[in-house]
Amino acid sequence: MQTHIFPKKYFNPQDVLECGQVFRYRHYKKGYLVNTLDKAVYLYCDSEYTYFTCNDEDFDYFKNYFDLSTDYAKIVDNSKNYSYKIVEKSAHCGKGVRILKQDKFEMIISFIISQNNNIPRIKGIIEKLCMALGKKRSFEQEEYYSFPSLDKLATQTVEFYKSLGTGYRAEYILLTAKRLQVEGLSQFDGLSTIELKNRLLTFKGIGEKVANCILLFGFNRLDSFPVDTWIEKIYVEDFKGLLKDRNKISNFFVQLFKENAGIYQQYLFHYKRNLKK
DNA sequence: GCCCAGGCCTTTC
DNA sequence: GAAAGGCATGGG
Repeated sequence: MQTHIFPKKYFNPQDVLECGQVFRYRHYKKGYLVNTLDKAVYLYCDSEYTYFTCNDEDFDYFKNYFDLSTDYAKIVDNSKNYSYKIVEKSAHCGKGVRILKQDKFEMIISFIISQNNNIPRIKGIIEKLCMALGKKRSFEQEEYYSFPSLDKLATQTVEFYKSLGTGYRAEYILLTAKRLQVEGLSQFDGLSTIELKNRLLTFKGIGEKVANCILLFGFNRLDSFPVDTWIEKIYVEDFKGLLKDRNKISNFFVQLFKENAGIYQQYLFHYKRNLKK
């Protein structure tokens, strides 16, 4: 086991995990146990520092996963240059957020499940999926299940996915897994953000919003700006926007925030959701 | 019972 | 191309 130490200011476990980008985490000891693919990491903090502990062979994976080479201080500081007050407020409120570099396939399936659904339910469905089809693993004394392989997902039935509570999304999951099994994941290599989005949109069950989430969280395309019901509320209430079309609202924000649009999106989303609690 | 949740697809105009 | 309706499920 190795432990990495990082200043907490721009790497806060609660901010990172509870901003809707990741679904496989739970409270554990002094912090959280986070799972991705077949791996596990223990993430916790004190008043000054954030620590993550994992198996030695996974150490480089998680250094990349937590995006530790990006300077978020600069991005938070830049938030003061926008005329909308909520930008600076939300960035400072959620400055511990980082955009995780998560697995592409896991993100595709997870965000198909996410549509018209709430975060606690999404977490529950993915947990059930992993328990049903993943491999049992352990981290320290704690048991967890890996995210199922593509082949495993592609050989299930629609009824199986319905039994997890996915509802009408069951067909989308199965069709997507089957297509990816045939076509392979390498079809996503070497594409520009626009090309990649258009490719994702050809999958049944992936629309604009889900595609943008996959681009942002699975492909680290920070010039993506997902617009869901929360962002739409922010757009109307805090930006006094008049556009109705979510695609146009997304374009408005990308033009405003440019290459770091996705990071500001997370600050805003995190801020608005935490107000409601 | 109602409304809502990190929406998308199909049909219709 | 825009607008409307349908869709599964569970929490509040």
